[in-house]
Amino acid sequence: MNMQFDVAQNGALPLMTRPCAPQSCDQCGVRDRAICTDLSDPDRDALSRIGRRVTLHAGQTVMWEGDDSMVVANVIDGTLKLATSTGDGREQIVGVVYASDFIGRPFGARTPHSVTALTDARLCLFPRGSFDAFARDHGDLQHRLLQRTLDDLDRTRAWMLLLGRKTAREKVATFLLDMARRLQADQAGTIELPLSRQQIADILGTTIETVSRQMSELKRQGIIALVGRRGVRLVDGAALEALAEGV
Amino acid sequence: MNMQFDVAQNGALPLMTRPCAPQSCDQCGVRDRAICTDLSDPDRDALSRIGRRVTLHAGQTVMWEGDDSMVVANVIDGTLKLATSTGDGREQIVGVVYASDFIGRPFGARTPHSVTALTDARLCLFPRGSFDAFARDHGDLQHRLLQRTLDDLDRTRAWMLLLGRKTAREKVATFLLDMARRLQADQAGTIELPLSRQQIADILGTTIETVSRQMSELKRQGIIALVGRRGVRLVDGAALEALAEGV
DNA sequence: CGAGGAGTTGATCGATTTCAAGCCGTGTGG
DNA sequence: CCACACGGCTTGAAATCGATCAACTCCTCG
Repeated sequence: MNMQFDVAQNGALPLMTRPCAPQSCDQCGVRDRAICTDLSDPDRDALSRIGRRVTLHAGQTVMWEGDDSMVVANVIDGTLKLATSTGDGREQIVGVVYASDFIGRPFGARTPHSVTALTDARLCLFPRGSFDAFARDHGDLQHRLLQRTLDDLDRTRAWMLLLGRKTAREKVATFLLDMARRLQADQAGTIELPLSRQQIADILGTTIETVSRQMSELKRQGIIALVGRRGVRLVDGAALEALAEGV
Repeated sequence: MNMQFDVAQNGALPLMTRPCAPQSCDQCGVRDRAICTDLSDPDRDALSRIGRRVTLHAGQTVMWEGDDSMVVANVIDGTLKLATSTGDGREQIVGVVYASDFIGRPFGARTPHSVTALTDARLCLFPRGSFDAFARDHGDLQHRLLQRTLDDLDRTRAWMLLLGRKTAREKVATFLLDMARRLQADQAGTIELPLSRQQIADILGTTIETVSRQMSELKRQGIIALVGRRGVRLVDGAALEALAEGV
């Protein structure tokens, strides 16, 4: 098991103090995909005034497991991980979020997992109380949040099958396909993983060595090709699909 | 891994054809806990008219993984499991639901997991389309559904840590504490598990033999006592808590 | 009271973890 | 511009936990 402690790479998070250039929703890159999409212009302005734009560096943690739920946010840009740990430091990544996703625990007192930037990232951050109040008054926002939460739950439950019942080979195959779906591959079919081997292991509930071995074996079989440290080309997608479900 | 195929114990489910004695919400046992709680009397009546009361026998499956999402329901009484399987029949239970819980996939085309009664059960069943429409018009209902879905997601993510990172011992200890929390123990501290060893194994992502061995070992250490097949007395709760988190 | 399914226990096997080098490529400093 | 050092990754060998295979026991229900 992973006994490596991911020491937070920041002390007091400068989120609260750093003044951010105010920016309108008009130029927002996730304007048409985030949960605020359907809001009327005045409503979106009102929500925008509640929130602040915030920049994170790779490795920074925005929320810690068990902390009071103080903020929620839209991800404007970048990739972040959601994780929980056992008392002795074994970590399980319980979600990876991308641009336009929503993070934090609305309508609840505790943040049940930590949120850490994997790449540099930008957030549109809201104090939870204000967001909750706003959402209560805006059924369409709440509806989109519900939709998203239901989708998250479906995805999370599907992942439980992987964690509980799949072999290492199946786990890695499933992971690669899942990543290919989210980060759409370039013309050559190559994806650039936003995760280290350790983080992949923490997603799959296995070890770094096992991930590495399975990747090497898939390469040996000509099913994938490895391009540098983080690049993977899915050569034989059908074979991967077959492996992902136990044959 | 569990290669045992759980053959559905029913052919065509007689849900749709069996006429149920109409029953008002007044006598409903979960009236003050289900998602419909906060509705005004006329609203609740309107919702009630959309739904039907349905009785299930232990072993009956209400929804199958991958099927079109046709119905959603409140659980009035009984215990049900939510499960997914790999192509070759390995099963992972992704949730256990009790009286007052909500089942099914609103606002989505597919049911992502099967729902099967573990005990005899009673449901308050709604056609999905009608329920969705009703929920859209009733922000308070939608809010409760959101609350519940967020809680489910938190619980599910916590379970990922168990599946991905905990040892067999820790899994069983965590499971017993979780069950004790839900089924509040009687005066002697004894709980009656609503699950067979196989089902426990399917929840914990392990095998029946491992569950049995870990239970026996906990008994030998005087941490629990086994009472018949399904009874467990938590003798030393603190020790269990310690085991549940890796020491 | 007896049968059969559920659960327990034992023995063995094997996949994955753990421990231990070694490699590679990336960035830095001479 | 090249050497080198560090971190991330790969690979190998040994150890281990849990799975599998196989009896056997014990409830529970007819």
